Amino acid sequence: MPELPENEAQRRLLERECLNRTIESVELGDDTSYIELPGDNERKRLVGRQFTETRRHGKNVFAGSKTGPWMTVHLGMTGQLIPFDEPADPPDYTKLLIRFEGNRALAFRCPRKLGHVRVIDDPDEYIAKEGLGPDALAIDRDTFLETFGKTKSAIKAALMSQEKLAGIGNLWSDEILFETGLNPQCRANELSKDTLGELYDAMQSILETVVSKDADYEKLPDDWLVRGRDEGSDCPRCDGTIVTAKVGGRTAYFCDKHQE
DNA sequence: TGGGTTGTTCGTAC
DNA sequence: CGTACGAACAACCC
Repeated sequence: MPELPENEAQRRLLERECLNRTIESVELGDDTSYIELPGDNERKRLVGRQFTETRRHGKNVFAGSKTGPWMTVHLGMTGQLIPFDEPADPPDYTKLLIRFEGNRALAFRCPRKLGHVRVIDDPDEYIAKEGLGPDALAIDRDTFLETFGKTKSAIKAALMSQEKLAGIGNLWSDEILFETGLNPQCRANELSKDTLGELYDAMQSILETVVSKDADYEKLPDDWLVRGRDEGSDCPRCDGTIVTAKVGGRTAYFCDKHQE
């Protein structure tokens, strides 16, 4: 589920389904060893309150109110927020269950336990403390050019670095570089200002498009990498082949021809 | 069976 | 300091 567009879709879901309802209980699910979830006292802080607004910064979703407290959710690799109406059972792998007035409930599902939920006082303070860079859809062009013009790491690793830019991960960094025709291994500071500008434009347009489709990949054009991101398959843009390489600790998928 | 995964963190090294 | 790498975390999928 987990990069900027997927998290934005989750934020919208919370906005639609879970706002302005008094929280009656916040309970832990089954098998909560290892995963970080709010403790007894933190969960109690939410009871009796309402979420009246939501926010998102990079891959972090927030729900809270002017006076706080706030809940912040990180989905990890396989986390999901699932609103539902009781008495239906919560989904498998529910790690946290919030019950609202009426019969509305919200499950935080996290099979691989790589996500977390925290209760915090203030999102801005939290974002600063976590050292997150500007959100990838909010960063302005000049800041982007400045940051990337002086980083020596591989461009893909730089795009995925949450301290530089919050919200891009393995999947969408591949798509952005595919669109721009850049090799994921090239050094960020060796790119011209014009090329970095093209990269910025591709990033904005790709993220906006995926957000506009609520991160439903079926609705994306057939010539996007994400639609056929398999090693050895034909490039949908040229007569190249999709190949892989390890970059920034992750597997990069790219075209061996139009991305050099 | 072994290897891979839309994520992060930590130790280590240069 | 900035950067790079492997391992770890956990469970599922092929």
